[in-house]
Amino acid sequence: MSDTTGNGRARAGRPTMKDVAALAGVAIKTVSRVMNGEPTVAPELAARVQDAAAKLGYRPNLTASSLRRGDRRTATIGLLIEDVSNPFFAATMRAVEDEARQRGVQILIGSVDEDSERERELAISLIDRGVDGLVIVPAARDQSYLIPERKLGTCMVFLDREPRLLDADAVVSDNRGGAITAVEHLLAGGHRRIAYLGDTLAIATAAQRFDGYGEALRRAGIEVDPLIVRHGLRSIDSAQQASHELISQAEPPTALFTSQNLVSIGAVKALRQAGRENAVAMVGFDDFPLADVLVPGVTVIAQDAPGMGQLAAQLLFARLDGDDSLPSTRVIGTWLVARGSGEITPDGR
Amino acid sequence: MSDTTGNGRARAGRPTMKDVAALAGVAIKTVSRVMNGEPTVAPELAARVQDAAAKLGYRPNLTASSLRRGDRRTATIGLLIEDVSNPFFAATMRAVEDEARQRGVQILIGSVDEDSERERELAISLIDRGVDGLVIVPAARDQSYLIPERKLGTCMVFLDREPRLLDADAVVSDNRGGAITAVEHLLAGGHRRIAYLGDTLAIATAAQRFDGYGEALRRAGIEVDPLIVRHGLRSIDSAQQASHELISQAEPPTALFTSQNLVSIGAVKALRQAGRENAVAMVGFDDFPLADVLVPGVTVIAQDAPGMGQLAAQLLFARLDGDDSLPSTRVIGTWLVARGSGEITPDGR
DNA sequence: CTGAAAGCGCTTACAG
DNA sequence: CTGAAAGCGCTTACAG
Repeated sequence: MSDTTGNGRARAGRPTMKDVAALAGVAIKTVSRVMNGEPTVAPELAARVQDAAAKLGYRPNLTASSLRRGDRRTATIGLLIEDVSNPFFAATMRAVEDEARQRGVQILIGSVDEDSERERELAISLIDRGVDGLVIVPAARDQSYLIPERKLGTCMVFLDREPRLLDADAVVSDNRGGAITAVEHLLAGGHRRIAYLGDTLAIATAAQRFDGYGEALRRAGIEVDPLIVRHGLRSIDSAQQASHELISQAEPPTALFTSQNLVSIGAVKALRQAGRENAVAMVGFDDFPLADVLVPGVTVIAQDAPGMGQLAAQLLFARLDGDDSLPSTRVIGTWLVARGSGEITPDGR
Repeated sequence: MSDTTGNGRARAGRPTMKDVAALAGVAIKTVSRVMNGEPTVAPELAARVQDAAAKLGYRPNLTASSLRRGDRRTATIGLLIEDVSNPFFAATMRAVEDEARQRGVQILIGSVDEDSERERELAISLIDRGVDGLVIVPAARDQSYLIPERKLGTCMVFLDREPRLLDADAVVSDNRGGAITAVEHLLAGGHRRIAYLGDTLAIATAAQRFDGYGEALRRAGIEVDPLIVRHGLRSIDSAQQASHELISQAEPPTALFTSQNLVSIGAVKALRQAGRENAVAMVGFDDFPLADVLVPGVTVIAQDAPGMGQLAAQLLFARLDGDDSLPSTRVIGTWLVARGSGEITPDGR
């Protein structure tokens, strides 16, 4: 089976089309036809080729065929997300995978960890490996570095956040609208002093959620008080610490709006530790596992993570199938899930 | 830039070595040398090549180089896990990714969903895409289908469960030992009637944990009572239902041992719903997020998910680097994390 | 319907 | 130190 290399040394490699062709007594082009299911092969020959392939355990080399093929497709896409162990991204990832599987497409993944440099490295690395397209949760300040790649034909769809300085499809949540809903829910419960705890404003989703927070307060005629606003919270621990400080201050808030699931969990821990979980109201952006089992249940703005992942994948495959309409951003609705924590009134009943 | 194909049609493709060579006025072999960092190129020539490459935005085609190269490496590995949205597997996945990144290796992933057929399809599909090796959480009854692939040189390491009918490296938890620890902890608290709730016994880890359960009871001189043993629990809902039934029966258990995180969560929900969370003890196998925030905190047997993923990846890369020692199974220790639920006594105090 | 030749982008194995 | 030729495994673009 292709048993010699140029220097005559024996090579114990996989069987190739050449080996199958030799065993079946046909040209390799005929083997190629059979493997690709072309119907113009005489049944008798096709059977002989199938037998030979089965006998040798032959498997087509996708790398080689993609290299020679006109479309250069590898049936592989790349998926760059913030962190695979965040439940929101795990759910979107799973949805992308399911959509890809239906098309026989495999997924290369990478965790970007909110690191611009890593986003670039991973994106380029996946493109170098020949992915047909990319689904990206962007972290870098802008995505202009992908302009040449886009021109060269790599399809890409952005997930959770829109790209900057690059015109491409995106699927995002209604972050501003969801935040307004959250804060108006607390306002309707009688709260006037509502704290904001969120991730760094450099992340577009955090900025939009903070914007919604401010907008809801403005509509209610309340000014944003910087004393009860905390940005830059990136972990459960930092959120717990910040929540602890907020509820310990002179004029503490009667309610918290947390803009992300890790921040919500940190806030829950801080309230619990202070014994204030039934006294201070709280609404979190993004649902998380067990939010319904905690006491009180955590009221959240839920996002359609699987739906977003599925749509992003569908848009990508549409582009790969030749869709050349103008790029657009799809905004996916969010909804309030009331479970108790968001329905605590200002007097702590 | 390679602007004509055989038939003379213009092709708007990526620049190739040929284009760089033409622009720099050298042979493509010289471009190849520069791109691969071979030191034997005259500095002046190397600089000219670098300039030309930068000007054209040239990126080496990894697919093509891997095809021609002797080792055939693609700097890609495959990772097949049960489900990316399970926190245990998400954590192992992240550890494998981190280990791979250090080596410039990318990861192709697939969720097997405990489906034999899917395991086979995915494994073969990834091998066809030329992965250098595989990390697999096996679901199929046996892995003999991989014997030919192993002979042809694909390296593989099994994670969480040992392979069957295939001799290969594996990294697993001390499932039996952990289960014994869990049940002995409950026995030490005075429990004599301890229920078992677990996944299907077809999954090796579930079988081993059930075995440990039986062993701990045997040592204490207690017989396993089939009335308080439930297998085949695969979801939060089914575990909740089973837990509900167990604690509602004539002679209910005073403690539960749940063999997996989804089962533990279902049990927590059932106990909560019945208002029995402070009356019935519970120890779960495998830690999960927020287990410490629930009331009572959920006592668990913790596994070193990141450590297991890291070790599996390290073993795989060692094999890829030529390690040809005999395959072995590494058993990783587990430990008890007492948080309250496991310390409830039989009289419900 | 079948096959011999050329080539995808790169590296190997030479020769100079 | 540099390059022309051959070839990785496959498909394209022909001719029969």
